[in-house]
Amino acid sequence: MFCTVPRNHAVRTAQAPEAEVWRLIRAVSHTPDAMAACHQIAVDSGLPLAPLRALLVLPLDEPVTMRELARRLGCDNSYVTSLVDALEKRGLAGREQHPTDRRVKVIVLTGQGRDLAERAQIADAAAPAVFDRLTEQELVTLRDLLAKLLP
Amino acid sequence: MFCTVPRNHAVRTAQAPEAEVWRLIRAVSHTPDAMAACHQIAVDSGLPLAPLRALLVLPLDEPVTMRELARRLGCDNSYVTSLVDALEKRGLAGREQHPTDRRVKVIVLTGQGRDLAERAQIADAAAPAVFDRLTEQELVTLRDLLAKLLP
DNA sequence: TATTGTTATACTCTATAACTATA
DNA sequence: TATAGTTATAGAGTATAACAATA
Repeated sequence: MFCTVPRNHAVRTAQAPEAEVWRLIRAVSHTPDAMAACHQIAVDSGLPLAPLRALLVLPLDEPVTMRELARRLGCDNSYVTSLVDALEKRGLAGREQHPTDRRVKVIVLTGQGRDLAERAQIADAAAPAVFDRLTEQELVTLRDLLAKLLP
Repeated sequence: MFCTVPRNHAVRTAQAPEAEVWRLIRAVSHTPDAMAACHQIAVDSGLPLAPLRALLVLPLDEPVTMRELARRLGCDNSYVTSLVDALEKRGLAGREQHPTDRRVKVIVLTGQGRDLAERAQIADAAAPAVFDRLTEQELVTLRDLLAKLLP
């Protein structure tokens, strides 16, 4: 056996207050509303989700190397090749030589690519409508509590 | 154009308090810690993540139809076939005829399948260690605020 | 005629390994 | 020798359409 959690622990864990909070956090972050905006952009633009996610982490005004994009996405270098291929095929980005190191290529957004990236980044960062239910004070409280959970 | 969000809205949105809370919620729910336990179970058991996720939504003691599993996973019926195939191949579940409707098949966990499902469900529900940083009172406050964001 | 599940097929996402060009 | 990117390939995840059996 590879797990030493004792039997009948499930119910206790689920009732523990932090487990309940954890459940709520995941429920909120998976609200259908949550990813709807980006999915809509993917559908409207005809761009698959993976290259669209690349646009989400690409800075709008400063070109970035292939390797840096791989780092930001936490994926393999070879995969970035296919992501940028997809962007290039649709006229959203291009590759340019690095000025000093000729092994390196930098990804440059086209005007169209920049526009789409900006829209996607805005849509992605926007909070779902349910957040209107909280007062300004409640939002501050929530923010401070959540901040304690991060490094 | 398919998006009417005005230019230069990005910064305002990102600074809006609810956008900040939204960012934090997603950051917390994506802590590496979060899915680590389930991933470990997947690696240890040799079961790919997709069928393991099926085990997460399968009730431990009450059999469920193929269709109902598709509903719970929010996926197509045909895909459930391959998920249950994967479970069956590893001796974790079997198919049985529905007693009254012979079109329907019910998924029955084996003893081994039930054990694995229980361990996976416990691991999945457990809050990451960072939650220890909050007091009992803070957890209650957090719970109540988050609950307001759900229907 | 409508519904349950299966099969065949195809597309997206992603990694590994081998390779090329450059450093 | 090490690093950046590409190519070839393969496997996981998932959907669509056509189909068989049953209702």
